Amino acid sequence: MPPKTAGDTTKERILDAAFDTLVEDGITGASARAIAAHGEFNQALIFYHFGSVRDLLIATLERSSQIQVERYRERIEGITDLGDMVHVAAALHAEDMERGSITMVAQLMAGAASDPEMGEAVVKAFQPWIDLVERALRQVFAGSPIEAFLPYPDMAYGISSLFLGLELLSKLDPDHEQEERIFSMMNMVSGMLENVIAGKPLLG
Amino acid sequence: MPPKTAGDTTKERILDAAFDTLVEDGITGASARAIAAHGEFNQALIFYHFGSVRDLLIATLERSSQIQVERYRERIEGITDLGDMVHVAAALHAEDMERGSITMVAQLMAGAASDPEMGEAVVKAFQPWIDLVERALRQVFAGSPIEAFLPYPDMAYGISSLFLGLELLSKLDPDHEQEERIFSMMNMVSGMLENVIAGKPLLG
DNA sequence: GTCTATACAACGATAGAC
DNA sequence: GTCTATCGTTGTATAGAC
Repeated sequence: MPPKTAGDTTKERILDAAFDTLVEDGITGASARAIAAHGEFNQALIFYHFGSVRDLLIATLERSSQIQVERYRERIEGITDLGDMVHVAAALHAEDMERGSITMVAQLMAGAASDPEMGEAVVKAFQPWIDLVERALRQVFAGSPIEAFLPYPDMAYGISSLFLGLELLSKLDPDHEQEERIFSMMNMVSGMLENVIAGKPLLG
Repeated sequence: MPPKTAGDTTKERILDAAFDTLVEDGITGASARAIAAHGEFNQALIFYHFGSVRDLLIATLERSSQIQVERYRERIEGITDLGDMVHVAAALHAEDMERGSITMVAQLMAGAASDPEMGEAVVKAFQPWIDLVERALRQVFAGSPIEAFLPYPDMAYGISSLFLGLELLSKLDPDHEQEERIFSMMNMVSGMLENVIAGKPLLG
């Protein structure tokens, strides 16, 4: 399920096919031939429209990241309660497991190990995700007594890493059973945190 | 820097070369030819000793995981203070960024997207890492008032994911500057947590 | 802009000499 | 057990017809 906007033009068909291939078969399976077969178009079109496979993958990453970050940003808008935010984060993570936008990022990150130019592109495309998390954190802790003491950028970097690893790991878990438990745990932690911030005892 | 035990036999030389190649060039760069060039031996030896490239990579994963988990387990032995544990975790993460054992796991996880058999092997090899984290958590919270209420397996799964993502992401950060800030943040959090557990106010 | 055909490199893997 | 040589496949990429 690619980030469908209007897969009308050929360029968009190619981008969608590249996205699907990347999510389903990973970076090692994302060859020009495989992508073309996936989208049922001619292999040569990739090189005509994007110059090289790598440039196509980078374009796919940039498009998908932009669309998805904007999408997720809308979803967290106005949420100021920590528990609610965890709830939304869980929902977004579950959706993303289906859609695959983070999976794609993880795959390209792995692929960037042998390709510095790709590495640069991935770093650049991932920054908006980190910024999104930072925005969520600031919303949630606004007005809290510890608001001014929190290292938001570092927290955002850490939480982004968590989701990245979670998605990489969850893909291997055939019956995504661990994920739900992760979020029920995060729920518990957020509850405890809210207690503590409010000056109440840890449990209760 | 592979997990050197005694790289004497040919099989071990091949395993070391596969490890190095995987860490330096990632899954997309880990071809039979590249591995052979890296270890300065004949390409055909890989197939004689391991049958296929994939089976070599799986053998590399299994060996490295066993050695490194045991190594790290020794390092966390006897640590019961949360702050100390964070300190050790930071040191181990820094070491691992040099050595690459988690990087290798992340790379094979990415590669497993197009290879279910590889996926199975990776899941199996990663479990000891999760168990290691769980052990660390139980040590640290033993005797604490919240000891009985913590979902250790879920926490271990989450923290393992965090390190996985952190290593994937940090590899792209040319001047590993973010990592240190992550751990100073974790230090802060562990300090706050210790306060709270002890019934003291959050900051202080 | 899209197709067929093809060049050429790198890949996994094997045969057979040593 | 290790080497050279090689086969067949798949990869990226291009030329040229349409």
